[in-house]
Amino acid sequence: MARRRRAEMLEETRARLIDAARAAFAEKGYAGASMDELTARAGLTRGALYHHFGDKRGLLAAVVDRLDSEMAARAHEIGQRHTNAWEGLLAEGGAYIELARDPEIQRIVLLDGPAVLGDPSQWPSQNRCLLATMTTLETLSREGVVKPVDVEAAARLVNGAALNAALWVAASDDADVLERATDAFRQLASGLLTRDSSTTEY
Amino acid sequence: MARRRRAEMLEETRARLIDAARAAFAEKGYAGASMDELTARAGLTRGALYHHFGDKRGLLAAVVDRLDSEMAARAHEIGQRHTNAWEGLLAEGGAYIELARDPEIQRIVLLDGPAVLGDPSQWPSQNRCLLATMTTLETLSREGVVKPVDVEAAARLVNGAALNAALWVAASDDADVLERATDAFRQLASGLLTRDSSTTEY
DNA sequence: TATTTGACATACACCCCGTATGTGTCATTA
DNA sequence: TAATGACACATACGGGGTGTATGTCAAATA
Repeated sequence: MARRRRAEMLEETRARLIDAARAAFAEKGYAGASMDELTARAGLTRGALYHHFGDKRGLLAAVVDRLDSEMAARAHEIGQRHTNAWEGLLAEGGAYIELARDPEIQRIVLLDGPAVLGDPSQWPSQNRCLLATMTTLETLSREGVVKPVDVEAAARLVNGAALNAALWVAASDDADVLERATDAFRQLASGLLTRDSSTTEY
Repeated sequence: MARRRRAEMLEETRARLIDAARAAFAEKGYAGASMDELTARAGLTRGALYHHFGDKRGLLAAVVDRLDSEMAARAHEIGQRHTNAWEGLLAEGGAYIELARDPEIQRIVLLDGPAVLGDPSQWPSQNRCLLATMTTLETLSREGVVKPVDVEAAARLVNGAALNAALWVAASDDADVLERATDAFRQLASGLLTRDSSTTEY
């Protein structure tokens, strides 16, 4: 086995720690996760952890950042599948709702994240999901499909509604809740449409 | 000074603990608040706390329950001021946004609450805010002002949007953010209107 | 090869929660 | 009114967890 370069090992330990933390935080919650146990499962000790991430919060921030990226990528990719931009926006919202059914995302990003790291809109990850929604809205606004709205404000509310719906869906076992939530989401979102588009498309 | 009845004292210690906890949780956050310090400030010890509330979570639940009641009462009262039910709903949403600017509500109900107690819609407080919105929507639906929506789903999304907007408003210092948020909220909410009402009233 | 840097491990101190146990006071009953 | 039981709260203890200070050893550099 060839000797690996130092930088490679460094990146690998970081990744191992983040993976272990992701699993531990998802399973036990942030407060319930023990750093000793977590690092041990990664074959390391707390020393490595504090060296790389400063403290427990820093580790959570790193985990959230990765999850946030994955979410944005998936949601945006789903949105892109639609040629119709408006349907794309709706699909994007629906994607958030479905994404948040993932217990990891639920627990880490939606529950513990805000409590420990503060308001998501201030996260260094820039809340990539929000940015994605904003660009989509920007396009739709230029095309005259949606009213000339304050793009940032609208994007925040749309995402907020979607995420809240996601929590609801996740907490209830009913299968039809997902459909009820997405339907309501479509109705709400239609409030952004211009009157023209609302008659033709909705 | 007349001797007070035992039940009175019991209620008073409960209230003192809740008040102290409310202040401590708001200032230091749930995790950062020490039970020793908190109870000492109330002139008691942890013994009283565990006797009345079981554990730290129980105390938070009690605090949240009180805050939730206060919020619902205020929002509903504001909504009642409007004779027009639709304007009442909008005002109610706006009230949530303003209420959530209160640092206590922000930190305790919106951030720590969900992380520690789980999804708000499962709280024993029944999420009074949500119920208030649902009844309002129910009325509007019967009157034909809003489309025949799934009342619960719509209420959840509307509230979610409002609360998310509140976090945004609270985190940013800009004065005009509040107006931008409320405007966007009105637009979004208009998606629930029937076409008739949307032409006459909006 | 000598030296220095840095990635990690080890050890220590402090804090905090939950529980088990003790104590005094108030209601109740004879 | 004296005894008894329940209850509200205080005290004491044990376990665990975080953060920091210190040590160690390999890799990079000259």
